[in-house]
Amino acid sequence: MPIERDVPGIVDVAAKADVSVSTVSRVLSGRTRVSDRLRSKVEAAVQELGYRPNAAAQSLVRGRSSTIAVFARNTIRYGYAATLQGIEEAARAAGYVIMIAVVESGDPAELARAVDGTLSQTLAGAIVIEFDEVGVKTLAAMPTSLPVVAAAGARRARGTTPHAFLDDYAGGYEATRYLLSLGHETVHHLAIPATRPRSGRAWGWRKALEDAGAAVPALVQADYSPTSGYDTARGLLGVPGLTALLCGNDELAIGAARAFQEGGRRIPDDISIVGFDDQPFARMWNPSLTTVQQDFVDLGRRTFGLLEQWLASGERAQDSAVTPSLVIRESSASPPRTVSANH
Amino acid sequence: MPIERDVPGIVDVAAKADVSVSTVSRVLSGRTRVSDRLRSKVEAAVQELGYRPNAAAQSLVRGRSSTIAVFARNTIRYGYAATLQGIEEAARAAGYVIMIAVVESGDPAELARAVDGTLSQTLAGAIVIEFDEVGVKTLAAMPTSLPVVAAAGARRARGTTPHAFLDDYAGGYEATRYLLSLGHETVHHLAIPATRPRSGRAWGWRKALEDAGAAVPALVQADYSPTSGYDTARGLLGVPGLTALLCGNDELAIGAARAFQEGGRRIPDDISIVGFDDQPFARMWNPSLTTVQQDFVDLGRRTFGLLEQWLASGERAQDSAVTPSLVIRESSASPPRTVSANH
DNA sequence: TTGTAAGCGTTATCAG
DNA sequence: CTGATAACGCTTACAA
Repeated sequence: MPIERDVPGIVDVAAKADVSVSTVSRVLSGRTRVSDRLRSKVEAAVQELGYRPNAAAQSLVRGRSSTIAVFARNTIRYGYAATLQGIEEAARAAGYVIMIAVVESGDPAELARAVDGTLSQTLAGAIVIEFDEVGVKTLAAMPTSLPVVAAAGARRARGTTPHAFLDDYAGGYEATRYLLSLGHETVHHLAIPATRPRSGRAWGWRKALEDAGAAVPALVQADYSPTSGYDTARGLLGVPGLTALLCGNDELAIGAARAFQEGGRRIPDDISIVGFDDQPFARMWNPSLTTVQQDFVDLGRRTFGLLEQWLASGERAQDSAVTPSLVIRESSASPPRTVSANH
Repeated sequence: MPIERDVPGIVDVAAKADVSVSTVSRVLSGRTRVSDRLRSKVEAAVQELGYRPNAAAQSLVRGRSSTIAVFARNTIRYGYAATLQGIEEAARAAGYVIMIAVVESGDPAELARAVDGTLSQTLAGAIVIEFDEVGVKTLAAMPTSLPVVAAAGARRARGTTPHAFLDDYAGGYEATRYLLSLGHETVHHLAIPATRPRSGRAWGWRKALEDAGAAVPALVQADYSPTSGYDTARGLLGVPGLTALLCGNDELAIGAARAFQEGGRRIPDDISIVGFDDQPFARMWNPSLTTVQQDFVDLGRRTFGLLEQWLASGERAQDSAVTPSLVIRESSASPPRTVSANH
C-alpha cells in the first residue's frame, strides 16, 4: 500500500492561485503587505490543497527553527513528567514544537549519542531538566552556540545557564524545622540521589538540624522508588531515637511508612513521616501524607518562559525561583512520650 | 552576548580535509566505498570541527527524516508517561528522535493546531497514544500520507492503523471474575473515561458480570485522579450490597479506599477494592492494592517496533497484543458474612 | 574512487 | 505591491 501521495508544496499553491511563490510566502508569513485580491486567492489555494509549509525547508533557509529540545533523565517519574508537561504546554501556546531526549546516564559515550542526535536538528533552543547528576552533565555537554535554559532544584551559580528552580533547600529546611518544632529530638533523612553535594533537600535538612543544635544522624541514601523506600526503611527499624523521618520524595515516604507499619510502628504515633513533592496520591494515603508541595508544571512553564524571553530579546533572562510550601496532614505528630522519656 | 558562533557545515569539513563535499557525505553515510586515505582525513576533520550534519538539510533532500512524532492527551499520568518512555527508549536505540505533541481536547480547532504544527515537520512517522477519546480523534485526523501506528487499550477493527495494545477488556473481565469467585454477589465499577462505548475495562467488567448471571449495577463514572475516586466513592457509601469495587485505575482505587475508610468501612473486610495498572505505589498501599498489572513501557516499545517495521519493510505491521495479569494483594477478600446473610 | 552539479522547499534580496 | 532568483546544507545521479 503506497503512502507517498505527494504533499503539496509552495509551488503547487502558487500555481493554483496563479501567483508567484514569493507572494504565497508573503501571505503566509504576513510580514509584508499583499493586495487583498491575491491574498484571498492564495488563502483559498492553501485551504484547498491542505498546504502545510515544510518546516525543514524553513529552518534551512532561516537558520533557525521553532523546535526546542528537552533533555531529561526520565519521563515517568512525577517531577520530571509534570515539568515536561508544563514546558510542552507553554511551548505549544507560543507556537513551538518540542523534541524530547532522555539521557539515561552521564556516561560520556551515552551522553554524546543522546545529545548528538538531537543537536543535529535545527533547534531554536534547548531545556535541560537538571534534577539529578545526569542533568548536570547534560547541561555541561550543551554547545555554547545554542540558547539553553534549565529547570532545577536549586539556584545555580551566577552567570551560568538561566534557570527556573524549585527551592529544594528551603523545602528541606522548613520540613525539618517543622518536625523539630513538634518536639522531635532530631530528624532522620531518607535521601534521593543528590544533584550536587551541598545543596538540595538533604542540605536543607542538615542545616535545619545544625541551626537548631540537634544531632545530625547519618543520611540514609535511597533511590526514587517506593520499593527503595521500603527496603532502606527496614534497615532503620532498630535505630534508637528515630521518631521522625523526612523522605526525599513521596514515593520513598510511602515505602518507608509501609516498612514501619509492618514492623509494628504506628504512624504518626510512633514515627512521623514527611514526604516531598505532594504527588496526587499523597493526600489519599492512609494516613494522609505531610509533605512539601512543589508545583512542577508551573516550573516547566516558567522554564520555557525563560527560553522564550531569551529568544525574543536576545538576552539571557533572569533566574526564576519558587519556594515550596509545607502541607501538614496526618502522617506527622509530636513524638511519643515514652521515647522522649528515654532521653 | 552573541550566541551565533557559526556551526561548521559540510563544506568546512571538505575544505579542511581537502576533498569534495560528496566525499565527506560518502564517508558519513558509509554507503559507498571511499579510500582509506580520504576517509581518515575526513574523519579527522569531522572530529576537529565537531561537525554535526544538519538534519533539516538532510530531510529536505531525502524527503524523509528520522523524527517521529508522538501524540498524547497527557504526559503526566502513569500509563501515558510510561508508554512514552518505552517509545522514546526504543526510538533512541534505533536512531530516531522523538517529538511530542499533547492534544488536550478533541475540539477540531485545538486538534488542528496541535497536529498542524507537528505535521509540518518532516516526519518519518507518527505514533498516537490512543488511551482516550481524544486519542481516537487525533488518530482520525492523521493524514494518510504518513505512516502512523497507535498504542491502544483494545484491539481495533481489522485493516485500520497498526497498533499495539494492552487488553483492557480481558483485564476488566478477569478482575471481575476473580471478585465474583471470592463470593461477592456482584461487583461495582468506578470507571475512567471510556475510549469507545463497548470496549475496555468497563466492558470487560460488564461481560464478566453477565456471564456469571450477576446483577449489573449502574456504572459510576469518574475521572482519572485520586480526588475523583474519593469524591465519587463518597456517593457510594450508602449503596446496599456494595462489597466489591473494581476501579478503572489505581489512583481512583486509593481515592475510593480513603472515602470508604473515612466512612467506617474496613478494607478488605467490609469492602474489597481492586485497581488497574499496578502503579509503583500500589504495592505499598495500606492495605496493599490488588490490581491488574499492565506493562506500559513494554507497550511503548512494541508500538515503536510496529512503526519501525513498517518503515523498514514498507508494509503495515501486524497488531501486537499483551494480556494483563491480575496481581492479588491485600485489598481484596471474601465479602463479610453479615452482608451475605442479608440477601 | 572521486568530483561536479542539480536539486530538495522555503525565504529574502532585488528589480520592476 | 509583485515576481525572478539566489541562497540554505546536504545527497545523489552523472561524469571523469
